[in-house]
Amino acid sequence: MKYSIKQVADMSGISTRTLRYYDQIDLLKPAELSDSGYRIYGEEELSRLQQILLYRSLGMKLEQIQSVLDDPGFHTLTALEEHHRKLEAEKEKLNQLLATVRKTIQYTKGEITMTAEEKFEGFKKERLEENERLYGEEIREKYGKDTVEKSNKKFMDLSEADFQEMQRIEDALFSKLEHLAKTKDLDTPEAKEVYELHKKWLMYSWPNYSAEAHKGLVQMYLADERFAKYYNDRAGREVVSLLHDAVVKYAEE
Amino acid sequence: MKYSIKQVADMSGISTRTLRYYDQIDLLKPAELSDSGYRIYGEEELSRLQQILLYRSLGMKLEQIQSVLDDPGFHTLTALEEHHRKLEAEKEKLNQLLATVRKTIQYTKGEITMTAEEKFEGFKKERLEENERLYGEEIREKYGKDTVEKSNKKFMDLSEADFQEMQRIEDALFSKLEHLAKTKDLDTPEAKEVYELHKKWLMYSWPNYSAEAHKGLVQMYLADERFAKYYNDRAGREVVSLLHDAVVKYAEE
DNA sequence: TATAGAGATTTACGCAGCGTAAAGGTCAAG
DNA sequence: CTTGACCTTTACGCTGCGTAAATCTCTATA
Repeated sequence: MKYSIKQVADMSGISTRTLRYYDQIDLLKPAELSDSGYRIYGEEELSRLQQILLYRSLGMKLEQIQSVLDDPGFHTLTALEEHHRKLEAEKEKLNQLLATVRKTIQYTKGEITMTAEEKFEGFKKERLEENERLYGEEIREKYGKDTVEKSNKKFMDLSEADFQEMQRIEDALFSKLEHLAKTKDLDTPEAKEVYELHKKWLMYSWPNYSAEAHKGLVQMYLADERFAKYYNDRAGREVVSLLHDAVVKYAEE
Repeated sequence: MKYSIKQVADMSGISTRTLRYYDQIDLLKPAELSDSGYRIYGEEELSRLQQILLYRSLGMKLEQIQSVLDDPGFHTLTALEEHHRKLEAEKEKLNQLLATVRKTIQYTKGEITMTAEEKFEGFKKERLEENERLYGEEIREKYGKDTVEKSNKKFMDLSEADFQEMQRIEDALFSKLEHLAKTKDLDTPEAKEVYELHKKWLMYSWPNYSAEAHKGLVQMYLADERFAKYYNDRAGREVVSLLHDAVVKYAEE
């Protein structure tokens, strides 16, 4: 049976452009050309296309597919196994990339908290402005190398499980804050849990936790609208003052 | 301090071409142009480039990096977290792809054994030629639908752990065959292990194992040089007759 | 001052696997 | 004959550069 290029495209779900491209690169030649130059495909071409699409769906490059199809037999297995190894390597690379992204996320968040911490370790107030302008990188290198390295060390030791746990703590924290926003009652177990969750979260980033630093941090959250925006946007309502008040109340007990 | 494009390229490890491209797309503009049109970079540009390279190393697209850098603040976190989600989705897709490739590998190997099995379930000898020509797909659909479906079912139920186990069995089998090739003594525990390993391997693919079919399979290995080639190439020496003899000897005991 | 080598510029084409579209020819039904 | 669907080739675009040609600029040295 003979098929036009449109019929093949409709049957296979790929475009006529793709079929012309495959003809161009000799991956799938039509059975014949009509007198007017139209491409005519047969059953054998359909069968070959089926195999092409299978391997393509596995992520094989067209050039590789061509090699496989033009040298049938056990080379198919070899090619598939080689392809499998490539995918395993790609997976490993992706895992490493994911770990790096997670660490960068935490690093950035840790940077926010570290900015506050550095403030309490002697940064001059006038430096805060420059810190804000440059978003911290150059400043940290100049003024907080020891702290940065300690924090980096702890940060870099974070495992994937730690990361997930931090995410969960953060989710729980925002959930509690939302609930607390309804009563605004600090004399509840819930308010204390807000403090405890925030403390628990911080301890993943800070080399040394202290109640003093904790209170200073939430104070800074209040004073700097950039931080306030982040937390309030995340919660969908005003929660920073609640967080501040809960920490101030419970951090000394 | 002022730097030429070469100096920046040397310091950063990227090409001058890349720097010109970044200039072209407004990702990293030079601080100024000299009278002769040379690009001159400053410290601020170096700092920005550092950030670009960080995010690039995370796999972010340049357009996204530009958005992040041109809108600092908490959008950085949002972008990183969004990027993290993308990578997680990509990982999931890759895992599925890997599973599919593994299944295809096993399917192809199972096809080889199924060709032999189908022969024993009534295929006409003259059909073998056509099977070989088309590599089996159309033939199986016509003549072995029940068997195919049963085999497919069992095949598709293979887990990743099963796949790894099959790989290990196959490795062990070839290792034994290589040792056996030195003595060619079938009256050894090693020869029996060859039989047992091959049987164990087959049972992952065959819905119903039988000694009769096993013997027929290795007979076919001998008769068809395509199979012989696969096994002998894999082992790096002639092992098919050994495999055949070991199976024939032990499959009835 | 002239020369040579290093480095600068812009322009252009290529890569993988197509999508989109223009310009013009072909086929089949009404 | 007309019209609409389909065919062809040619061309440009996408992402992020690598490679290279043609030509200008800078600096050190003889």
